[in-house]
Amino acid sequence: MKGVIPIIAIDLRNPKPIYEQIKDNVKRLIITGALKQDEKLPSVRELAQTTSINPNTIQKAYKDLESEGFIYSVTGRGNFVAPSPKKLDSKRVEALYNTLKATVSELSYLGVSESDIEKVVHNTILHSTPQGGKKND
Amino acid sequence: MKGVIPIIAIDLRNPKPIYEQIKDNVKRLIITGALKQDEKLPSVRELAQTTSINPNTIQKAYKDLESEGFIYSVTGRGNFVAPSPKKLDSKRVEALYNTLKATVSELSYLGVSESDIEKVVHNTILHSTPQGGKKND
Amino acid sequence: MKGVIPIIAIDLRNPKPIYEQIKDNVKRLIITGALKQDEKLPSVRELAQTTSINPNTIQKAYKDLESEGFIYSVTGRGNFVAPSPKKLDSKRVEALYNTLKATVSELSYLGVSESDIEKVVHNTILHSTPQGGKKND
Amino acid sequence: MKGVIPIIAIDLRNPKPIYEQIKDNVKRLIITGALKQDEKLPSVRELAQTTSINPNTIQKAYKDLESEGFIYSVTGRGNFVAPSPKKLDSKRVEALYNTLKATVSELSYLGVSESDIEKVVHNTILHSTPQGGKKND
DNA sequence: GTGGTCTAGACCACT
DNA sequence: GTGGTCTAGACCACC
Repeated sequence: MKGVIPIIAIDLRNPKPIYEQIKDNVKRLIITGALKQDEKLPSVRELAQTTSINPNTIQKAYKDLESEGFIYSVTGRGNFVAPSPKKLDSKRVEALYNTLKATVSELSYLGVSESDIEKVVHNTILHSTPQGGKKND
Repeated sequence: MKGVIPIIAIDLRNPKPIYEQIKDNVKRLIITGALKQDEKLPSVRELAQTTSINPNTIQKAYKDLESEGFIYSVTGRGNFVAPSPKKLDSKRVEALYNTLKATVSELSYLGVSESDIEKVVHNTILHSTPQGGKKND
Repeated sequence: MKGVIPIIAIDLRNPKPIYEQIKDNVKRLIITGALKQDEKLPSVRELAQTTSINPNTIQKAYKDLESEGFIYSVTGRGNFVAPSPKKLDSKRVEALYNTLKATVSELSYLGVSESDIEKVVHNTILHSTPQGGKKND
Repeated sequence: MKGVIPIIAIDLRNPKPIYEQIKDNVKRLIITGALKQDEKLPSVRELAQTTSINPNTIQKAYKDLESEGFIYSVTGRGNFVAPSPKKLDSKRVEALYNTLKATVSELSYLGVSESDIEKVVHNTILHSTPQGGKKND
């Protein structure tokens, strides 16, 4: 099995910008542990070819991911998975909490039971890699 | 005390389009029960004045809310809060589940504990009005 | 005097990327108070014309400034000066401290006296707008 | 104890080019006096091995340092620490002053107090070796 | 009109 | 070969 990126599914009909779809995909792979720390991502050009997306669009997604701390880039070598964060980024966490509240509220309003929601939350956390998996960076 | 909408906070700095911010606000008020079923919403013109937002933008928000089933409009009379949904809109629920998973994953990745996340979820549901007291049928 | 941006000097021979030169210029204008909070910056297209720089390059500079918290953008309206930060961004401060140390070390090595260096530091701070100038955001 | 360079820390994640990181490190060692005048630097080959960096990259760093006057090279013998500069390189000093101003301005803008900044400046100078004990002439 | 996204294609710096 | 920068030109969403 080569260093293939498992699942980067882009839907051009999706109104969400392509570079955000790429970001979401890569984030998911990192968070679920499908991509390990310091593992190499496909190069900008390579991913551009396999997805038929313009390299600049890939580049933008990668740069965003870098500034958000998910990956780091080494000129001349490629992009790599960054170590998971050590300190809480309170601004980011707060923003995510707001999204969480809005989502849960609406689910509840639509008639989904609390236990169903909590089940999904619990299972999701199980499949994440919360801070673990490494000792030194 | 007039039929004023309690809290419609628009932040122009927020990159989210204004009409979506309005939608989010109205949804929140309906979901939390601050706006009761069949209660009248402020008219487009009125809200436009109090918020200094372009009426077209308000109009678009209301139209969206109507097509999503949160409100209904009576020509010549105004817009009113719709009854809460009786059967699950599975597509919408699935979309919300996806958002939920992505949000929870990222929170977990950023180092937020499961118990903290579950606490927020629990409290959020408490302050919602799931189904407005009706049973599923 | 119109809403002209005072001094945006771009030197194409400078090896520093154009978008960084733009960023530096805008930062300087904001930090020195030449641009006040919520003041409108020239539009991407406008600045592109007056500087003969490609709009995408301006766009990139503005986006960077936004993600660094110096400006905020309102779709359909333009870019505006953000309020000065309330909380210390410890990562950014640490990075700046490192630059500061390296610069001061080298100046000292090159034979510049401590008092000369401290004079420059002092005068620079005088001409900045440390947190002041506004009460509410 | 061999003539090992004490601390050459290269961070591949750092977007700064490796050869510049090497330059910064060597400069720091010279400025702080960890490397004395006429002391021999590790050979290109040796440093390349211990750091797993491409020899060409080391070579470029050394060449730059030589042209900036920090080291001198003796064909067949190696590279050595140059004597500290006797007269001010006004162009270089001016460039450093500009960096200094920009850095201090931004620190101040971010809310760091003048006294904190001046403390760092003062301590940094203490740990430098201004002119290696020589007087200006 | 304003910013946001995307494509196409080019050149440079670094390794 | 890899990422970084820049240009040119296009289309869309928002207001």
